[in-house]
Amino acid sequence: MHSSDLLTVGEIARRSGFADSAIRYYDRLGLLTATRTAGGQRRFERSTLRRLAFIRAARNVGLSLDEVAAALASLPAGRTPTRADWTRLSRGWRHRLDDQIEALTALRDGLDSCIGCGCLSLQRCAISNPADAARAGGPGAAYLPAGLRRDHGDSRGTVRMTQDPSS
Amino acid sequence: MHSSDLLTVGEIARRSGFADSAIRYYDRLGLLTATRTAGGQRRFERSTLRRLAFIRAARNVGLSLDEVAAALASLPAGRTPTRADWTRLSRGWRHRLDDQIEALTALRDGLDSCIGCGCLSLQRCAISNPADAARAGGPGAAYLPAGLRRDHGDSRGTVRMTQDPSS
DNA sequence: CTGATAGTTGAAGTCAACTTCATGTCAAGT
DNA sequence: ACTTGACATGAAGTTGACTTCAACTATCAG
Repeated sequence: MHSSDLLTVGEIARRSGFADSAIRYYDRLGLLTATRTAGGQRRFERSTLRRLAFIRAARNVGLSLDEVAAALASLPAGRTPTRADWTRLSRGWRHRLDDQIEALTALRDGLDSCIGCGCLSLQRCAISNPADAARAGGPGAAYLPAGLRRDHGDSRGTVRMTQDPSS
Repeated sequence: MHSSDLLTVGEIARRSGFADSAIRYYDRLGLLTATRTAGGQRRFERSTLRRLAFIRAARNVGLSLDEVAAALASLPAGRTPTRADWTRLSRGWRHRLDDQIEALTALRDGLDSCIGCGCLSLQRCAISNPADAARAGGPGAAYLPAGLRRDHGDSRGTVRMTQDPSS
C-alpha cells in the first residue's frame, strides 16, 4: 500500500537484482527514465523492471551497455513497450549466441587435435592462433568472436609469420 | 645472421603477434624470462615463442594472466619444456571449453523458448535470470559460467524475487 | 664515428561497468 | 518535531590487461 505505484531506487534495485548504484548509473546513462519527487528523488514506473530484465538478458548474451542503449532507443516513444517490442529487440540474439557457440566449439575441436602434440605452433595451432594467421586452409583454424576473445588489441599489428619458431 | 640466436623484444613481438609493450609487461609479471645485454636490453631464447603461444592459447580459452602464471610456474625449472610439459598444462582446457559451450547452449535454448513471448520475466525467463533465481526446476534455467557472464558482482546481493513485476 | 632504429624505465592513461566515499537532503513513522 | 533509514550528488577508486608517454640509452650498418 504505497501512496502511488511508483517505485524508489531501493525497491527497483531489490526487485531487479541490480545494485542501487547500478540503477543510478543506468539512469545517468539514459537507459532508464525516472520522474523526480519535489525533493529530487527518483521515482520509477513498474515497466522499468521489464526494462532492467531486458538489460540483464542483453548483457548475458554479450551486448555492451552501448548496444543496449541503442536497442532501447529504438523502442517507440510515448507508450509502454509491448511484448512484441521486446521480442523484436531480442531477435538477433539467437544468431549471436550461435556464433559464440560455434567459435568455442571450433576452438575445442582444434584443441583436441593439438593437445596430443603439445606443439602450440604459432602458425598451425588452432588454439593459439591470432586472428589473421593460418587463414589458408588450416584444418581447424578456430577464432573466437570479438566478445569472447582475450586478444582485444589486434587492430594495429598485423601478424604475418613466415618462419617456424622452433624452440 | 645474428651474433647469437637470442631474440630482441621487437623480434619476439613481431613473430609472436604480441605488441612490444605486452612482451615487456609479461616479462615484468614474470611470465617470461629474459637475459640482459651489457647495456640492459632484453634478450629472449627461442623457446619464449612457444611460451607466448601457450599464453595466447590459454587466454583464448579464458584463463586470466594469474592463471597463466600459475600454470607456467609448474613447468620444470632448469630445462626447456618438452611437448609433454605443454600438453600437461593444457589438459584441463577441453573441460573448460565444454562448460562454456554447455552454458551458452543452455542460454540459447532458453532464448528459444523466451523469444516468442517477450516476457523477460525476472523469475521465469532463463535469459534474464541472474545467477541464483529459478533454481527449482525451471525448464531451461541457463547460467553463464563466471568467465562469460556479464554479471560479475553477484556476491553481495542475493536475489530473491517473490513478486511478478508486471508492467 | 655517426645516425637511424630500437631498446630502457616508471608513471600515468585507457576501457567498461560499476562501486565507494564524503557530504548533505528527503520521507515517513511515532 | 524528531529520528532513522533511504536517497542525492560529484569525484574518485576498482579490476585486468595492457598501452602510451617522456626522457633517455643501446646497437649496429655504413
